[in-house]
Amino acid sequence: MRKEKSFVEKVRMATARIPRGKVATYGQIAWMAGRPRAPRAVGMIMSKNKDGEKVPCHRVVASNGALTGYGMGGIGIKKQKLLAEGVAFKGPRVDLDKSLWNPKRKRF
DNA sequence: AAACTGACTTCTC
DNA sequence: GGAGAAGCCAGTT
Repeated sequence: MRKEKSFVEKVRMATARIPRGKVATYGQIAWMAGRPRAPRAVGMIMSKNKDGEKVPCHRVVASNGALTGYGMGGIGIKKQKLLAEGVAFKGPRVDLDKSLWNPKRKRF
């Protein structure tokens, strides 16, 4: 029986799995981490960001496709990064209809 | 240990 | 579709 990893670690793994050119919502990350009702906790983890550049936290957006947070320069930088990776945008928000990541795994 | 905070989500007007 | 309020979770202090 494997010892369950911390919520933070699961979130980091889930985020690291997001393929380039796609984005995932905080809700999805929380869902994969085993806490479907904890999108806030996910956001908080990102804000503390112990992952640094190891995890593509810029690929995580709000459920409505809006870019939230991002401390290294603001959502503007985040948007530029996503655009550079080929993420489709619909105005100021991400076009989830095209660039939302479809997680193949159900959970960790 | 308790209380507060925050990069969210969902409901209602 | 936009704005406001309530609910929820884990981390930090």
